[in-house]
Amino acid sequence: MTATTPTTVPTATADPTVLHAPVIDWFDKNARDLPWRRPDANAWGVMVSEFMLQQTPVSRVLPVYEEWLKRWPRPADLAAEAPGEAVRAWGRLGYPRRALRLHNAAAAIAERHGGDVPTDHHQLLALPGVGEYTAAAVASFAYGQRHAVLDTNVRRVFARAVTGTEFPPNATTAAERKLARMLLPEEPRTAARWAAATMELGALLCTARTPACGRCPIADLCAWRRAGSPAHAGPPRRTQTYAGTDRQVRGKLLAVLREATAPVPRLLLDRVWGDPEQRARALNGLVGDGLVERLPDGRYRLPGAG
DNA sequence: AAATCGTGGTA
DNA sequence: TTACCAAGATT
Repeated sequence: MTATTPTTVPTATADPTVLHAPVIDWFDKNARDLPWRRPDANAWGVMVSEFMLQQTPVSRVLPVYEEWLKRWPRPADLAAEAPGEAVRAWGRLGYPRRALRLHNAAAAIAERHGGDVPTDHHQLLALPGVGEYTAAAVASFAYGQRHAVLDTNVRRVFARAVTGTEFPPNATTAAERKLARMLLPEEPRTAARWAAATMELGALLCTARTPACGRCPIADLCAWRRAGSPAHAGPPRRTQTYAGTDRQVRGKLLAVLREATAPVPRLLLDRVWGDPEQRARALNGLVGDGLVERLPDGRYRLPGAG
């Protein structure tokens, strides 16, 4: 009579909770052994990993993460350093403003939260560099709380398994948030497990380019597969250009300053890019962002760092 | 709310 | 080789 009749073939669209057991079971057997998932990882470690993993692959984060926590095992340790040291230690992870924000977040934690990463979702959201995803991730992974964790992996898994499209919308929508909340298991620990499991599924099997449906634990429940794996129909996904942009120039300038052991003369920075106008714009932008400091003598360095 | 912000691996 | 893609946040 209705779609919920017991004889109906289960689909993730009709009853998304059928996904819970197979996905979590798959995660139990296939989860990567990542340092921020180990029992000795604390909330600070989880938070550091989340900052570094914003738009940066796991493989490149791993070595920097280890060094970072060895050097600054607690938020107060980082807060006590010059921000430029954080920028330097960030290395080539990209988007170096994250390093600055992590430093600022550590300072806020030291001042406002007694040195401990806050457990409250709202307090997490108030920290610099912590947005919707990161707040939910820290609350969930570090503290076992029940939050919808919507990253690019989870959004893609839900788009395929439940919605039946190859890719999610360009920007996170209210419908996606609602779906993620509906899918969240009731038990907080199970919800946290589910969050990590769906992310891992998206990262390892349900990938953007060539999903490994043959090994996917929910392939037979997947709405996208059931529809015949139709090609992406929506608006083209935004793609970023890089060559020739201010971003590239900023990267080159910052690379020089990261390697330098003393303040750098302007002439040395001028060599990284031909166009003087774009070069100046990039350098001024870095100074405005607080990533670079201009000394009274006209030389430049990472902020507060020798 | 669309644009901006790095970097390197991969198909 | 070029284009895509990677645990987003901010303005």
